[in-house]
Amino acid sequence: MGDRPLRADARRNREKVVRAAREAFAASGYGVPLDEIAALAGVGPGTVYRHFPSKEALFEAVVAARIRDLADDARRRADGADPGEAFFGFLGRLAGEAAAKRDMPDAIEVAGALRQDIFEALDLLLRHAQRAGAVRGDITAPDLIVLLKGLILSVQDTPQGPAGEAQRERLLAVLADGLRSPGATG
Amino acid sequence: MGDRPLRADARRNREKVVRAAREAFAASGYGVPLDEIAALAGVGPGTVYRHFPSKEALFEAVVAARIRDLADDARRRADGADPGEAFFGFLGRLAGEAAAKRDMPDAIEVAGALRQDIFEALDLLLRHAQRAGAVRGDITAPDLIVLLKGLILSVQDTPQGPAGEAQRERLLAVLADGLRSPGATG
DNA sequence: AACTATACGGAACGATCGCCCCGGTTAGCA
DNA sequence: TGCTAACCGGGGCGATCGTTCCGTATAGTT
Repeated sequence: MGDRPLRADARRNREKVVRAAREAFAASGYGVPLDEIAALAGVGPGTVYRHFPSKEALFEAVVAARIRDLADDARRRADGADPGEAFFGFLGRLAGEAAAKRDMPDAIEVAGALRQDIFEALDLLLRHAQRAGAVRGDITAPDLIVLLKGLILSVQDTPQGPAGEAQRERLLAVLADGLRSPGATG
Repeated sequence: MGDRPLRADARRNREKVVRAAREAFAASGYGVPLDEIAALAGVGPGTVYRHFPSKEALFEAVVAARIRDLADDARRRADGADPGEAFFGFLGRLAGEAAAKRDMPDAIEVAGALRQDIFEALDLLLRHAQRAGAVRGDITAPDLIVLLKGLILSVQDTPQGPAGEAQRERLLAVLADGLRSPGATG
């Protein structure tokens, strides 16, 4: 495609929009009005639409990097020496991230290539941990995804705002113990 | 207050509205347009507002009974002989109900006296099970509520619609095992 | 049957939000 | 410095949705 290089001000504005979107989505989830993002970026709504065809496209652009990071991390851990620790370590990271970023639940729903990517990475991580006997054998990757989504939502939708660190620790412990193979040591 | 008895047609319509709301909320969650509920009931939107001051009030009216039932069930089980079975049996019922009713997540958020009611019932159920050594001692009633909400959301927000019975069984097993005291028999 | 309080339906209002259009501005270049 | 293509801002459109208003219909009574 003929992507001519952007004019300097256009490039600057695009960057400002992405940065504002990252902040706004993380703070309030996908639901933030686009006008608010534009205002935070210090541009008009029209400018946002010059750079992204829709609000959803902007969200995907912002979230794609995070998802890719997550998947990469999962793959990296999966290659490590201790599959069990790799698995539960990843769970911990996910819980921590979810507590800080309010857009994680929506991020999981983002369709496209990312979906396949994260699925395969989780599948790998899970299988390794199961083969090593660290995780119960009866659950599947879709099960895991659903459980993680539940964990993410739990961690941030507490009646008094996001869960404190101590509570998050306990919730994570419950899920982790439930996923462990019966008889395996923690 | 001077609640004069309703006119016959008014009473009929109120009933139709409540029935339609029950169906619509269960099928699509709190998000269903009120006009849709009215259409399903075969009345105009104005009629709905004659009987309920707001959409939220209608939702509360519909959901209150279900919450009360749940709390009653929890209390009844808590008095039984086997606190462990009482606890885990309740979990199973909740999972089953959540799979069928799409408005469960919103229902949990309903404020007012019901909130206190269900909280106390769950607290009772949990404490008994903990005292009997069936459930790990480190979690609290707020933890449990958050976990249940996660379970409810997990059970119904699977990418391919509500979870199948087999998957629901597995998810429930993971949560239940995570909640069990270390070393307690299933 | 006539009368009136009560209730009904649905058009319309106001707010919200995603998205587009266009008159004005500016960057980049000669 | 002047020209033009690229870009910007923000007002505005159209859709959705909760809610209200009011002219009409009807239940209940005398």
